[in-house]
Order: sequence, then structure tokens, then C-alpha cells
Amino acid sequence: MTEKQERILHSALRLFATEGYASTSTSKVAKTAGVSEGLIFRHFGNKEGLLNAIMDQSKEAARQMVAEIILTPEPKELLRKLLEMPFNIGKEHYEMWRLVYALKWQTDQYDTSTQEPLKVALINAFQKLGYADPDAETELVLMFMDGAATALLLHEPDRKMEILSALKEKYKL
Amino acid sequence: MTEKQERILHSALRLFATEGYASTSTSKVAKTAGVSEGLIFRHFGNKEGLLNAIMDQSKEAARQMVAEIILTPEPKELLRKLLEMPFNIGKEHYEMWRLVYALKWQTDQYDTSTQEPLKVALINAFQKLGYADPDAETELVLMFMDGAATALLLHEPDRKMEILSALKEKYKL
Amino acid sequence: MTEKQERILHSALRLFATEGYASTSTSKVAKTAGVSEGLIFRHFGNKEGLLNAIMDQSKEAARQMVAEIILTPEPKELLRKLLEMPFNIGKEHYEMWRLVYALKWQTDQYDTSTQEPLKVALINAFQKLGYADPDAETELVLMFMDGAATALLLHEPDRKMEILSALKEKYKL
Amino acid sequence: MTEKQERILHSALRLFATEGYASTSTSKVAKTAGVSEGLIFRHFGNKEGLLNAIMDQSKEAARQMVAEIILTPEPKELLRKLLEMPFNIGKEHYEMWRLVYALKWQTDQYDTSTQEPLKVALINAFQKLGYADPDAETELVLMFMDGAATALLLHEPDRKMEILSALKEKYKL
DNA sequence: GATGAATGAGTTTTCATTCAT
DNA sequence: CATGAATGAAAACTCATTCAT
Repeated sequence: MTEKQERILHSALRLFATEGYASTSTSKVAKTAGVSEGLIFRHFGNKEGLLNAIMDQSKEAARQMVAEIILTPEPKELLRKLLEMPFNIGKEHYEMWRLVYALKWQTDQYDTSTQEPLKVALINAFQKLGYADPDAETELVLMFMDGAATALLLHEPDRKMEILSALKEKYKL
Repeated sequence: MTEKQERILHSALRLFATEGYASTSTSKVAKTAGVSEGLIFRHFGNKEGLLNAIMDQSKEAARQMVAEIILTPEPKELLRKLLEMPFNIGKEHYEMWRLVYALKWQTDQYDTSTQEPLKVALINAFQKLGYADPDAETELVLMFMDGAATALLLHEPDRKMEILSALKEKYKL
Repeated sequence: MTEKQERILHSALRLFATEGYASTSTSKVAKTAGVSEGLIFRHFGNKEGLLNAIMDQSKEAARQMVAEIILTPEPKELLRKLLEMPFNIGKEHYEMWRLVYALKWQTDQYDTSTQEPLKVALINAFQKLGYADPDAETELVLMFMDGAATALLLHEPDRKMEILSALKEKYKL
Repeated sequence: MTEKQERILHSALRLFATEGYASTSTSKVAKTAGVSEGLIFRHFGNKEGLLNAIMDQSKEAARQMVAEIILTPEPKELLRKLLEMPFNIGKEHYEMWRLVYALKWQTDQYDTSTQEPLKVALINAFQKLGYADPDAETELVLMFMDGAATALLLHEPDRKMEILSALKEKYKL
């Protein structure tokens, strides 16, 4: 991966995340990255290839975050780590997550494969904790995480920590 | 509103919701609606005018749903109605909500005005119910509603009702 | 077919025939026809669609010329008409034939369907005239016609009529 | 001539012959030849230089074939050799001839210099054989050769030998 | 009100060519 | 000699918008 390739990837991530994939022209990406437009196509084939390259990186990052949580042996700890996750999105990952969330709504871009292992681990945790319906409880937690991530990505509410506390309380954490 | 105007609005809603606003050409809208392309511009001025017309309808529908809930005097009942809302999105409103949710991610389309009265009512309800931090609790509920709506709009999970039950339990409903 | 459509078709035929299909840009076609470039795509879908529209016209013209010859009852007369055909390409059809002949060499543009009825008629004629191998004789004539057309389209030789006479003699016409 | 140079020349010949000069990108030539794109320009200057290198080889080959025929003293034998030529194009020369014939139709690529000595020899032969109009007869033969080559390069007809016989008969060979 | 031909500016993509290594 | 990253100009194509009818 040359330096210019990385510059393209970086500019594209930023622009796609903030202005939308369809609304961002490759010419704008090139200009922002300070490279010729042709270079985008030489390296990534076409605009979609550029998006895929970004999404591959993003999925890899997501997989790593999930992996770390899943390996937590203690169920309460696992749950806690998970619930805290959306509240801890760092600046460096902000745009990546914005893009991932925005693209969900594009017909052909919804992919659940990353979530699967997380589901399994959560069901297991809720079972250990004696919940009546671990499956439903898992779906509920994942739904909430989606909502929290959405809120935090779109409008950084004040009093984040209080909200997190109120949430943890629901699971007696 | 003539019949052709409605056909345009309907086709545009469907296409914008499923394929995205930026990715949908006015020519495709016209073709799907079975009208000439020029007619769109005669009636709605430009592409954005068409979107605004749709969003106005949507906001009006949302306002009505929220109004009904807000007027509920009993706090537990209000909470229950609210939590059930995303689980009761009917087929006829599916595309409208999909569009509203997808557009959130477009830089210039995020609008919180509809949510404000709901927030007020919710804070009030949580106060009456003796919650320690009604503000935080309100944010939490709204976040969850977002997550639930997202999940239900994107991939209709099975066991919707069990998930709803697990949720209600959290609020002792 | 609007006037601008015809202007496009006409300019494209001229340019494709003289400079080659691949070497002629749609922008040049548009400029020559005095229309906007977009119009080409609106009417013909893409560059290949434009070529197909031209070729359809050409095939129709070719079919008509062949039809007239085929219907000749007298075999000698049929043969004569056929051999004279390449020598009688009028100015108004010159470009069309140039394009047809040039495109033969493009991998995916070789089409023999127009020739088939001609073959049948020729075989029949040679049979009536008592030739030993009408099939081979037919192929020979068609080959020659190709050669003659090529020569006449590429470099208008002098003494056309003498050449034609020499040819007719071979078939005692 | 290094091995890579030959690989480039060979790939270019094949691609130019089958897909056309204008439609073949230098990048495709490089890929097919298994060399870097830059190498083409180092060796041949530009795309046209590559074509010229190929055409030079081709013309040389053509010159040799023609030379051998021209030197035949006996006019009937000369004629026979000539007529047989297109029927004897070997696999190893197939693409070369296809390219030569296809390029004829390109405005700036028509070159008759190779044919000149052949014309002279043919006129002489027909004179010796007592033909009434040796010039016209020569043009006729050359036209036919063109047609035969075209047919044989584009669609290898069956019964080649019968066609050749029918042809020889016309010249009492 | 409604059509559809036409435009022009912009978008994606291709490609011959250059150049540092 | 050879590579492959990089460029810039031009190509194909899209699309919101206008306008005569």
C-alpha cells in the first residue's frame, strides 16, 4: 500500500461518511487526497472498488473489537464491555462507524456476518446469568447498541455517562 | 393533488427509501410513476422539492403518532404505547419510515423538531414514576426506540413479541 | 425519428465509415451533427446502440438490393446484375458500404444472414446454366464480389468498365 | 531483439488483428505479453511505433512471398502460384494477414507499394498469354485475390480446393 | 396540465504516456 | 533493461433541468 493509496482511502472514508457515497464524486476524492483522479481507478478499479476497500478495512476493525469482547469469560464483564462500546468510539474511528451505519440503509450493503459471533457469545452470557429468554434478550441488547451508536454518531448527546449508567442499571451492572 | 402528482410522490417515496435519494434519478421516478419527466419539475420545482414534499407528509404522519401518545395521561400507559410503537409499523408506513431513517445520515437532513415534544412528555412521565434521572432515562428510551426501529426496518427479526416483552419488563410494564 | 436523430445517424455513418468506429468519439459525432452529446445517449442508449441503429438501416438497404436481384428469373441476367452490383455503388451509398465492409473485421460484427438468400439463388442459377460444381462456383462469385467491392470502396480504380467486361467474359455474359 | 520485445510484438499482433488497433489498449498488450506497460514505450516509442514495427515485419514477409512469385519465368505457372497464394495462408501467418487486411480500412494505413511489382509482373504475364486487355485482367485478378483472402481470413469456407479448381479453370490452368 | 426532445454541466472511466527507482 | 506508480487529457455516459408544443 503506497502513501497515495492510503491518502485516497482516507479522503474517501471521510467524504463518504460525511456526504454520502453516492453524493461524493471521485473527482472530489482525488482533489481532497491530492492525487490524480485516474489513480483511484488504477488502484481500486472503480468507485465501488474503492468503497469495498474501505469497508474491508472497517469490517476488519469491527471484527477485532468484537473478538476482544467475545473472549471475556465473565458474563457480566462481557455485557458491560459491550454496552460501553458505542460510548467509547474514539475520534479516529468516528468516520468509519458513520460510514458503516449510513451504508446499512443502502439496499445491497447490509451484512450481518460480523454480528453473528457476537450473538452467540451474548446468548451464552445471558444463559449463564439465568435470564428467562436469552435469545430475545440478546436481540434487545443489539438493538439498543444500534440505537446508542446511531445517537452518538449523529448528535453526541450531553450527559453520555448518565445515560450509560441508567442503561447498566437495567442489567444490574 | 392530482392523481399523477400522487403517483409521482408514491414512486419517489418507494425509490428514495430503497435505493437512496442521491442514487435515484428523476428519470427513474418518472418512469416508475408512468409520467413524463417534465411533470416532476412542473409540480415540485426540482428534485429537492420532491423530497421535501415527501418529507412534509412523513413529518405530518409522525407528528400525529407522537401527538396521540403524548396525550396519554397515565405515565405507565404512555411508556407502554411508546415502546410498542416501532413494533407496530404497518406495511403502509414501512417505506416512509425507511426513508426518514435513511435520510438521518445525510448531512443536511437531520431534524429533531418532531422529537422535542416527545422528550418533554417522557421526562414528565419518568418524573412521575419516580426515576432518579428522568433526563437520562428519556435519552435511553429514545435511543432504544431508534435501535428497535432500525432493526425492524432493516431485517424484521423473528420473535418480535418476545423481544418487546423483554423490553417492557425493564420498565416493569 | 426527429430531425436531430437523423442528423446524428448521418454524421455517425460518415465518421464511422471514414475514421473507424473505435476511433470516432461520440463528442465528435455530436459536434458534427450539431447537437449536444447527451442527445446521442438519450436516443441510442450508448455508442454501440448508435452503431446498431446504423447497421440496421444498412442491412435493410442491403436486403432490398439483394431481393431485387434474387427475383430475376433468367439465370444469365441474374448473374449479370449481381456482378455489376459492386460497380454501381452510388455516392449516396458509398459510406454505408464502407462501414459495412470495415466492420466485417471487427470480431463481433460479422453477419452472414443477409448473404444466405443470395447464395441459394446463385446455386440455383449455376445449376440451370449447367456448371459442374454450382456450390464452388457460387462461393467464387461471392468472393470476387467482395474483392471488387473492397477495391472500389478503397481506391476507385480507373478503367472500371474494362475490368467489368473482363469479368463478364469469364461467365460468357 | 530481446525475448520481451518479441513477446510484445507477438501479443500486439494477435490483439490488433482480432480486436482492432484502436480498440486494443497498450495496457492489454502489456498484460498479454507479461511485461510492464512502460516497456512498450521504451522499445517502440509509442503505440503507433508498435504498430509500425509489426507492419514492417508484415510487409517484409509479403515482399518475400511476392518476390518468389514474380521471379517465376513461365506465365501460366506464375498465375497459378498467385491464385493459390490466398488458399495457402498458414496458421503462422494468419494473424499477420488479418491485421494487414483490417488496417486497409483505416484512413491513413492504405499502402499500395507492395502491390506495384506484382502488377507489373502480372501485366507482363497476361501479355505473353495473349489476353486482350492485360491491364484490366490484372486488376481483376488482384481484386479476386483480395476477395479470396477476405473470405478465407474471415470464415474459412469448406470446399476450399473445389473453389480453387473452379477459379483455375477460368484461366485454363 | 402534460409531454418528451433537448441541453450542458458534471460524473465515472479509460488510456497513452512519463518518470523515479 | 525493466518495473509499476502516477498523470492528464479525453472518452463514454448520466442526469437535473428547460422549453416548445
